[in-house]
Amino acid sequence: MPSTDTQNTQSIHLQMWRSFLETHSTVVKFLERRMDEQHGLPLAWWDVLIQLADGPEGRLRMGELAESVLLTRSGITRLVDRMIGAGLVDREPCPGDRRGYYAVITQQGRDTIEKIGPDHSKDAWEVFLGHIDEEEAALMSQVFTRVLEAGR
Amino acid sequence: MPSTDTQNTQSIHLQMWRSFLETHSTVVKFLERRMDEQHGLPLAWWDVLIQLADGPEGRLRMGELAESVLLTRSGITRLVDRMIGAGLVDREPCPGDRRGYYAVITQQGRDTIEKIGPDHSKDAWEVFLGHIDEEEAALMSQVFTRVLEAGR
DNA sequence: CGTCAATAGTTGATTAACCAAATAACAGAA
DNA sequence: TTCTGTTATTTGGTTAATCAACTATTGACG
Repeated sequence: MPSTDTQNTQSIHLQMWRSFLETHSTVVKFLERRMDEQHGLPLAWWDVLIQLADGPEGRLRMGELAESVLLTRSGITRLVDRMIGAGLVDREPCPGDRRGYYAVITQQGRDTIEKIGPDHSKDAWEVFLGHIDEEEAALMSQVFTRVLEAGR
Repeated sequence: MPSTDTQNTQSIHLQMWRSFLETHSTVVKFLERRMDEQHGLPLAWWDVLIQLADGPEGRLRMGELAESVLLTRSGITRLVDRMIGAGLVDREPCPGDRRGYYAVITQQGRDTIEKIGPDHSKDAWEVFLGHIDEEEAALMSQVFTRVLEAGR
């Protein structure tokens, strides 16, 4: 009778882990598909635009941007290249550090945020956030933050 | 004072969303790196082995396997090809449906699970599960399940 | 029976990520 | 100044995923 305790604990965690993975996959794929269908934009581009718009003067060092969108430095170089090609972002040399560059959101990039924002929020709410109440969200946020803190 | 209510609700959800994404990325990358360093195995292979070992007689139709590891059918074809090359899996024609194939775990595949299992569990506990108590895990599991149900 | 839409799986082409190595510039010590 | 080690970013090569198109079967229905 005490022997099942560890078992149960583990299986609750295991079930959480599986549903966590499935939810992540489902939700992200849904948002990607919607973003592509409605606006022809990769979800990763949205992420970059948001991070840049949040940064001071709409700019971020390449390395900072890489971190905030969870890519490697080499990944961000190429992603920014593509977005420059589409006119959503500029690359500007960094005064005072000639090794560095800023990625800067363009006016067209800001217009894109304005245009897409409402749809994307609606989609995120529909597929994920809208099914979670405030208390639950707060608790989950706290748990995730704890996990992330522990890993530093 | 009532005007900030919606604001706060959204920002709690937004914060949860961001930490959810970051946690997923961090945890999965950690587990991938560990699995590769300690055993030279891609994390996706582990997933396949577990799903097959869980299936009746260690086998699953290609399509079922694809679903359970969150890949497309074409993705699973190639993943299974690689694992056959490594001797962890076999492909067997499906009696009664000549279109179909089973992926079947080999003895070497089962041995691999035995060998790797404990390390992987320890890693998963260390980076994620161990920071979450039982109640929290139960709640999160319930939330994720609700989200997944809503999307069907 | 024979036709035809649906299903199972694979293949070809493309895409975008990663790692490791290369380049360039900085910063502190000798 | 001149090394030396570190940091910022890009580039080359590889990997593995996706989508769309293809082949082979199946099964339902006229």
